[in-house]
Amino acid sequence: MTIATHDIRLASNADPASRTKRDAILDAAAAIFSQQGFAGASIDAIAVKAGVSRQTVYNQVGDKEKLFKAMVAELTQRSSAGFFRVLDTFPISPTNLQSELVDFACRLLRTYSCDPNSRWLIKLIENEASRYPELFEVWKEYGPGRKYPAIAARLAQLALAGLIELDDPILASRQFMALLTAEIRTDVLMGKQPSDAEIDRIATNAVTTFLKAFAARGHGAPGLG
Amino acid sequence: MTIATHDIRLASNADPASRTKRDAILDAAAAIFSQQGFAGASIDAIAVKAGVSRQTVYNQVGDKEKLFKAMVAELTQRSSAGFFRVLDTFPISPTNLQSELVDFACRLLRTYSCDPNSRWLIKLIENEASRYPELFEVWKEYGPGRKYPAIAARLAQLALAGLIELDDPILASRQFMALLTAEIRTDVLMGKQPSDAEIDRIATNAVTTFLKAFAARGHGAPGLG
Amino acid sequence: MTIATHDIRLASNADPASRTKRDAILDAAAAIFSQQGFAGASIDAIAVKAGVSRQTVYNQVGDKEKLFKAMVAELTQRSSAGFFRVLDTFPISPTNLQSELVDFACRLLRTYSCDPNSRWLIKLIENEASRYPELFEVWKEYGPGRKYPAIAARLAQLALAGLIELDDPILASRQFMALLTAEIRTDVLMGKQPSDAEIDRIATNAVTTFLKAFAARGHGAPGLG
Amino acid sequence: MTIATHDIRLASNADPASRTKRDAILDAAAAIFSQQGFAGASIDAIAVKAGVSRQTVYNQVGDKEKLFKAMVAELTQRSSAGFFRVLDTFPISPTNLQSELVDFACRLLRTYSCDPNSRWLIKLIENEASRYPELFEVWKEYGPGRKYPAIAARLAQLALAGLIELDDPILASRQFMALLTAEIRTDVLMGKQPSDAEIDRIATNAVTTFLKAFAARGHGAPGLG
DNA sequence: TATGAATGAGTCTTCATTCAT
DNA sequence: TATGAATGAAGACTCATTCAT
Repeated sequence: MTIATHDIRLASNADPASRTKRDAILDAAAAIFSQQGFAGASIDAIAVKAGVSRQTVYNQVGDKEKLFKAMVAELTQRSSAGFFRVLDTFPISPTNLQSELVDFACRLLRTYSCDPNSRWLIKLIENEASRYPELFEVWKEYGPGRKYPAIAARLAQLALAGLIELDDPILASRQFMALLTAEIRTDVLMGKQPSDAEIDRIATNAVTTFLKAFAARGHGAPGLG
Repeated sequence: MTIATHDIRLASNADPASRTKRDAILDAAAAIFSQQGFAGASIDAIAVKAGVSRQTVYNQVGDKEKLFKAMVAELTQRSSAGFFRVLDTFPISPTNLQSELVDFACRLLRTYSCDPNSRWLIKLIENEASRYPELFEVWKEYGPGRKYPAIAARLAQLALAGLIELDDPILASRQFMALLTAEIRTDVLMGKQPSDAEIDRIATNAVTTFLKAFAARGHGAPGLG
Repeated sequence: MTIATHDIRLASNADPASRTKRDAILDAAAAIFSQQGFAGASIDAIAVKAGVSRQTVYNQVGDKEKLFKAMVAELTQRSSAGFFRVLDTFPISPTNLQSELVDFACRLLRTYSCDPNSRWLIKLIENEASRYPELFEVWKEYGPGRKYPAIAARLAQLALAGLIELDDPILASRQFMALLTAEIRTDVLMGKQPSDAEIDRIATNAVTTFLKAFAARGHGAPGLG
Repeated sequence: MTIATHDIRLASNADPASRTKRDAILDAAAAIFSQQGFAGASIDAIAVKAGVSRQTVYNQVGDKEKLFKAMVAELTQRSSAGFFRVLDTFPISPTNLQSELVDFACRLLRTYSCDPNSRWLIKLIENEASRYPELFEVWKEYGPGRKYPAIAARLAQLALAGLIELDDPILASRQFMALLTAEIRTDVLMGKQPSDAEIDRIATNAVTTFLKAFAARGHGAPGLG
């Protein structure tokens, strides 16, 4: 279910020492680019944060644009991997839908809102996408292009099991995610880390509203009663 | 209900010619800043787009930071004004809640997604707020702090009228907006203008789910039957 | 003994209103140039300080270099006038040489160290002379070229009267001035205003040493006993 | 008696190649700053004169203000070192006070008036100190605060030996220096190099007057007879 | 004459990128 | 590979000067 590392990663030499350096560089680039934006980020700052020399950055990844692309690819892969890892824990045959869905939502919020990689990626996409549209083909494919259908598939299974009632699973998946991130977007973008209690409250609010909206009306709202 | 112009606008001399220039500068600044980000925007580019000399920019608004703040204040004011203008059309005593709420949602989407001012402002906030939090003081005061309570108040009125059922109006208002923008966020940020049909579909989806979730269960879901 | 105003002053129109503006400009220029140096001074700052518009500066005096030259000429004239006014009070036939010479030295210190014009001029000369050597022909002629001989002539009269003993009046005049300004130079350049008591002490120290050095040895140190 | 190099010098890396570059930069800065003033000097001009790139200036010393301070510290140190080297040759137990003091004065004049470092420093202090007092902290500590007392101590030793008669050694030291530089100040500031003969004459004039003023009257003026 | 705007140049500072060691 | 230096190009900001009103 997860995407293999070499799936997205740009070409790189296979020497493990280089790998390490390259990873350090991409990590640093992710941090700096997402904090400073493409224009505001300086190669030197990235090199310093990565603990390598400026030259090594150029040797390993090339110029600023190549570095940016490599980093987006890397983050996309990591974020995707985290998402699908959580998705595997979706409660397909729950005994208590409400509580298990809340738990799942919590896990999702945590990868979404607590993993710096995901946050950075989202931010970068929203910041730089219009300037480098070609940079985000990879992201579009592995990001929303895979995530919403994957969630939709899980929701459809719940509907098949008669636990909820759905017309359009894709729409429902988008609305599920929207409700989940409704209260978190601004804070997270501002850099705040929500507490466990907050994550729980937010997940509960979202799932409650979602289940109220998509309750299986035929035989009451399952898992609510 | 709307906010008077002088409410937010920073001090400026009243000479109408200056006003015109100043407005041209702020418009240009909004466009360039939102496309290039704070660090990536150049004062010269803004001056050229505004059709004035670099000096005039400095004379009218001061340095880059002041220019940015003035522009945020201006956009905030415009966006706020548009929002409250639409809010005045909220169906407080609807004959057909579903359809009137959809119409309202369409109007809201249009100000939100079609007005460049709003789009730029949102983009800037999401892009730059964490890097330069001090640049957004005006927005913080007039933006989210006023919009959600205003929507919440309308929803509360619907609840009082028995048309929907609410525990937490503020939460409901956030979820209403989240559902509304769920399908639009990324595309709009990328610069795409949704068609009227799309807007209508999106509004319908959002309102339908919202009303299902907050239906007045005591006597059926009004407006749905 | 004093130099007529029109002696040095550069050409200017004779309209008294213009005169006033021109004077205000030159005063402001003196203050700004001496505080900021030629390169550091801005025409705008001078115009603001003079209470006129930038254009008026250009109309009245021309460009920055012309303004500088006009101001040096003006300050030279004022400083010279003050010096010669004090010089007229030199004790040529003193009843008590020591005390009358101290009084004279005090007056000299006051014009030298308390009149901003003199201080500014000195500073400007030392600052800009190497860059604009031609600007200081006027100053050389009216400054040291006239002051030292004038003092020397007074000292020679004292020597003729047998009150002091001199070989080289010019040298003595230079040493007299050097002793007088020995303790004051740095402080004054830093902008400090010495108090009356300090001026008195400094003058006393200088005159005492001077008279000890140039005492009429033939018949004791006159005026000391 | 001399001040060790590391006493004043600001922190710098110890690599001799860097040292050389750094020194070249500071030398160039001294020349340009003293000719053009702080505001008038351009970093580019300094870099060109130092034969390095602009970047190297920024890497080695930082921005304009840091460069200025580093240069003042360097000049202060050099000037101080030269002064104290000469001071070590002060005739404490002279066989012929007059001639040995003249020789000493000549040496002092030469370090004062022939060493560009000293001249530049003096000029900078008189030009910029009131405008940028914070730039001269190092100088204030190592400059006048140490030189006058050091001279005063030597004069006091002469007085103790009964060779001169002093009330206030500090005052006498200031007057000694004032007489010495009385004839030299303006010319030197204008960039003129006095000839050996002139230096000798000036030193003789100063010392003669000084000794006449401070002759040990109890037993005749020693060294004059 | 005063005001505001415009032009063009210049200065400080930073940066991406490359080269030599 | 790391380091320091160099180059060339921005970009922010200021300024002298001129023009129009």
